[in-house]
Amino acid sequence: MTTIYDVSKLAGVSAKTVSRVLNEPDRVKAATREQVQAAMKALDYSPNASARQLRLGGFSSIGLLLEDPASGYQSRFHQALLTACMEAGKYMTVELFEGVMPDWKARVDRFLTEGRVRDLILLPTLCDFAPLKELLRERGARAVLIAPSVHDPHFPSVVMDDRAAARQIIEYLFSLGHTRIGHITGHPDHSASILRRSGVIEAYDARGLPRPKSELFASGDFMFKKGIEAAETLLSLPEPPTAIFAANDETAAAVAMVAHRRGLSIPGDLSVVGFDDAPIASAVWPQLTTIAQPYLEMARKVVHLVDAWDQQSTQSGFVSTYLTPHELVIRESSGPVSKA
Amino acid sequence: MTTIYDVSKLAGVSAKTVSRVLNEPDRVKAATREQVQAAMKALDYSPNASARQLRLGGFSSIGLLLEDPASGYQSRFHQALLTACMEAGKYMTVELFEGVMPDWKARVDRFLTEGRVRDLILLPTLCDFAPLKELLRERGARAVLIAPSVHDPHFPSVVMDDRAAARQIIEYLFSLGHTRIGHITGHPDHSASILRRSGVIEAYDARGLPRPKSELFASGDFMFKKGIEAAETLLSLPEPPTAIFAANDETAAAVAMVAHRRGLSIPGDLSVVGFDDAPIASAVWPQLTTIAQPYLEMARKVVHLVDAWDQQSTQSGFVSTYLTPHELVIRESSGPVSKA
DNA sequence: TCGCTTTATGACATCGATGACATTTGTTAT
DNA sequence: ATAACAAATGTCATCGATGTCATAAAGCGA
Repeated sequence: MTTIYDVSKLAGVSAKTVSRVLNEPDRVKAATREQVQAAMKALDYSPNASARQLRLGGFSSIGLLLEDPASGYQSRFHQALLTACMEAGKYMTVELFEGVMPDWKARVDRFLTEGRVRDLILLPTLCDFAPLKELLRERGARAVLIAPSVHDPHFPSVVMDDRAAARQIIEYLFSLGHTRIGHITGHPDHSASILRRSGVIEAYDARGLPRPKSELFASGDFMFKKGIEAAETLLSLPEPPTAIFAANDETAAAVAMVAHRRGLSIPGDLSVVGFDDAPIASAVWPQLTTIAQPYLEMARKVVHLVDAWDQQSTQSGFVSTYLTPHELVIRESSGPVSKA
Repeated sequence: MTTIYDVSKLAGVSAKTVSRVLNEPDRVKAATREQVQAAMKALDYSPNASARQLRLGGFSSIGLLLEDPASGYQSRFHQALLTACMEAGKYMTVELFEGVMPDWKARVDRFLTEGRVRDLILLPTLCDFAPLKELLRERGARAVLIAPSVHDPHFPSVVMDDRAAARQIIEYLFSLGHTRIGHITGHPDHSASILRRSGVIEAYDARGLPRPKSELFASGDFMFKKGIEAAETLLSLPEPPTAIFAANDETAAAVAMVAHRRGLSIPGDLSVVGFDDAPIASAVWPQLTTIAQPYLEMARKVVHLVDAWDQQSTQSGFVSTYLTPHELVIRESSGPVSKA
């Protein structure tokens, strides 16, 4: 790596002069400047960002650990966070954190050091991975959690009310006359799966209806493929449901695909609703009724929390959870139960 | 900002000891370690990444400028690059570059300095934005281009053969008996749009068929919404096509949706093929026949080029273009022309 | 040409953390 | 109890760039 000294030597000037050429070119005589520039070109010099920053005062990008960037949920947040960072004039460095790697500790360490990251953002399910959070505390790193399943007193978090949203969806289906409603759960490791499921039951309880039989709950994992199996299971029941609430949009899209294959019309024969308002929700046919999470709002809040942490660093021991609102988006995939 | 010295003072030890607690905790007596950790907690200390890196030797993350992270194409590359970076032990910092901002120069400058980035990756259409490339050269920044429309002698690039792939798709449709094939073009600013379109024509020429009438070319922009309009246009023709080749998968998904709405079966009444093998291609019904780009291969090559640049920095003036292979993926959305 | 102001350049300290080496403290074996 | 060695901690220099202040060179009026 060539340094400012190499350049200064070749150009026959002092390092400071090279620095001036870089930062305040007008303060250097034209002839000298050209010599220095020539030297820089010849050595393919580019300044060391760390040194510069050390001198000028620290900046640091926000780190994002992603488990599965292909998942609609994570990529949606990823985008929202990028936007929020841009608005706030911050930068984000992304690292893949693939679950059960034996060397995950070393990788996180390396990320904090070499990735020049101090503040981390954790999405589900990482935000519930206790050993990771412990490591971060040891390292003096900070983190903001998005949708953790339980509040952690050490880290601020931003959440939405999954249970209430799921309940709202079911109540909406009730209002369309559905009473036999299937639910495809999410990945068992996500607290959201449990919350959404319990929201379903809560809706039944609140209406004074008997809880749905267990056959109406099929297990999924938030992914398209598993969604297909789950949909097949539900639709093969002797008495299939008239509506299916999938734990996320990708799963709902799978349900729609299976329904089409079986010649069922949506929403005529089957109503399908998803959760997340992922891009896929408006790209499939018919477009999915779903719960829209305020991704951008949440992302902004997260970035803001990181900032706040920087400022009032003295006032420690004060972390909180922010609840953000959701919205039921009614599209084409849901309708009144057929009279047949 | 609290430094290691503040901590050392409060804990009553030397800075070096604090450093040890951080980096080799085992070499510090338990009692001391706890005192230091308490001090760190009390001061909400976190180490300065710049200083650490300066001392340890320079690392720098690779910068990625994204115009539209919501686009399937960009997000697909984004993911592939993340994976490739992980494999190579590098980090990636992402910045949104929203087209025509008046202050884009300042933002790029800031990205290079504060974002601690030296090497940049440019995707279409940024990789063809001449003023940006010029700025990068001035700043001594390096860049690798993905799928630029023309080779730039200053930057290495990685490309695929869009024209040949498009031709291959059309020849495949020919082989199924289609002769009346509609094409929805991509965004006019992307060279890929032009190449894919000319691949279509090339296929006709190669077969000695008359070139398709202009009514069979509808203009799109790679996005779902515009794809709907274009599909409506094509399918409303007095003599509609029996197959539609959309310039990307999102557009193809839109075609599928419109076809469903009109009661056309796929591939019975209409074959639909896309391009990119985006996630949506296998999430819609029926799953789309498409061209798979070797995203990961390309990403690996890009990261490797960045590395190579670091090593043989002396040997400048040597940049090249790498052509990567593509593959036709046949799924459910294409079939023989109906005998009607 | 001399003294004085500007302009151009250089020497040195500094940012915060860590490596190399020095020193102190603790432990074990005799 | 003491040499001998290991463990724990400290001192100082260093990474690369830039701010501060000092110095050298250039410009300029009389």
